Amino acid sequence: MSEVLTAEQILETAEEVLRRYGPAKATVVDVARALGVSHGSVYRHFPSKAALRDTVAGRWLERLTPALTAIAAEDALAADRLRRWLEALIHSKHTRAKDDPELFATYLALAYEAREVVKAHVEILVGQITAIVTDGVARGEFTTPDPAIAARAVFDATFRFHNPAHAADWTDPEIGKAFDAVWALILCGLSGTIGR
Amino acid sequence: MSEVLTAEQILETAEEVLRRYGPAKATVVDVARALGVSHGSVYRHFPSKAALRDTVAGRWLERLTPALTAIAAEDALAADRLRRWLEALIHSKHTRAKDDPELFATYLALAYEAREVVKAHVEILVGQITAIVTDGVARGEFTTPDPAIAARAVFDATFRFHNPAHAADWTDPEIGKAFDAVWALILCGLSGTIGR
DNA sequence: ATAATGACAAATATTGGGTTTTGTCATTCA
DNA sequence: TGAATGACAAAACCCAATATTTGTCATTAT
Repeated sequence: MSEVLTAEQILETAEEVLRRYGPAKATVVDVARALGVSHGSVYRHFPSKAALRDTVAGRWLERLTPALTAIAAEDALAADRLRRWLEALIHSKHTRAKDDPELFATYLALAYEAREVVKAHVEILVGQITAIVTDGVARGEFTTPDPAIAARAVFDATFRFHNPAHAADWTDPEIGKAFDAVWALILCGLSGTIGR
Repeated sequence: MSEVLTAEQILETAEEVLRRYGPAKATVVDVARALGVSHGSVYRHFPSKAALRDTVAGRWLERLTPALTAIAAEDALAADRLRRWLEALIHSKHTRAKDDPELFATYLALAYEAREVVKAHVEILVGQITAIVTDGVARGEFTTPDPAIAARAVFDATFRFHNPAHAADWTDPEIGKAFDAVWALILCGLSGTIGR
C-alpha cells in the first residue's frame, strides 16, 4: 500500500472483502482491517457503507460493458449484432451468477432495493440497444417509429434471461431454447412491415 | 358449520385466515380455532401445512382462469384476443397485488419456492396462449412453426408484466407504455412472414 | 367404524439483552 | 493543514433461553 489511502484502494479491497465474506457478513471494519487502517479512514472517502457497496457494485457492473460496446460498434448486420449483444449480456450474467456468487448476491440485493446504481446500469444497457436499433433503422434493416422505445421493449422482453431475480431459472437446460423463441419474436417485431 | 368437517370448509377458512394474518403469521392452529376444531382434525384432511397452503393458493389462482378462458374462446381476430387475454392476465395480477396483498404474498412465496402448484398454473396459462396461437395459425392470421413454443415465448416476453417477482414495478405509471411496446414486438413476431 | 381430540416430541420461531457495527468527531499525527 | 485515529453513541445484529407451532398417534366420542 502507498503513503495515502485512496478511494481506489478502498474499492479494490472492499470488492475482495465482499467476494470473500458476501454481502450479509462483510463489514466496514473488515475492509479497514484488510487495508490496515481504522474504519474511520474509510468514512473519509465514502459517506456510508451503502455508498461504498454501491460503488463497488457499479464498477463490477461497468466491467460488463466494454465487450458489449464492442459488439454494438461492429460493422455487421444490426440484427446479427443485436442477437450477439443479447447473448453476450445474458452469458456474462449467467457466468457471474455461477462464478462470482457473492458479488452477484450483492447485485441482486441492490436490484431488489431499486438502487440508483442498478437503474444507471440498465440505462446504459438500453442505450446500447438503442444505438444498435437506430443504426439498423438507418441501414434500412429495421422499421420502428422510435428506436429508444423499441430498445426498451427488447430489454423488457428478455427480462427473464438477464434480470438477476430470475437467476434460479438459468440452470434450466431449456433456457437457451426459450431465448431463441423470444428472439424470433423480437427480430420479426423490429424488422416487420406489418401494421405500418 | 355442518356435522362433519370437510376439506372444503378447511380451505375456505384457511383462505380467510391467510388473508387476515398473512403467510408469515397464519398457523394451522389459527385455522382450526377459526373452525372451532382441534388442529389435529385439519391434518386428517391435509398431510401438511404446505399442502394446505398450496391448495388454497391453487384455488385462488384457478379463479383467475374463467375470465381468460372466455376471452380465448371468443370468435374474434386471434391477435385481438391475444392482446386482450394478456391485458386481462396482467390486469388481474396487478389488481390482486393491490387488493389482496396477503394472498399475493403467499403466491409470491410459492413462486419463489418453485412449488408445483405455481408451475401448474403457468402451464395452464401457456396452454391458453397456445390455443389462441393455434387458432390464429388455422385462420391464416399467424405464422409460426410451433404454436406451443411461440406461446411460451409470448409468456416469457411479457414476464415483467405478470410475474409476481416484479410486482414492485407495476406501480410505475409508464408500465402500460412498456407493455404496448413489447406487444408491438410480439404481434409482429407472430404475424410476420420475414425470415420464412 | 369413522371422526375428532388433545397430549406429546421435534422442529421452528420469538425475544430480549449482550455484542458488534455504523457513523461522528474531537484529537493526534506527519 | 490535510490525513488518520480511536473513543463514543445509536442502531443493528447475534444468540441462547423460552415459547410456539407442526405433525403424530393413542385415546375418546359418536
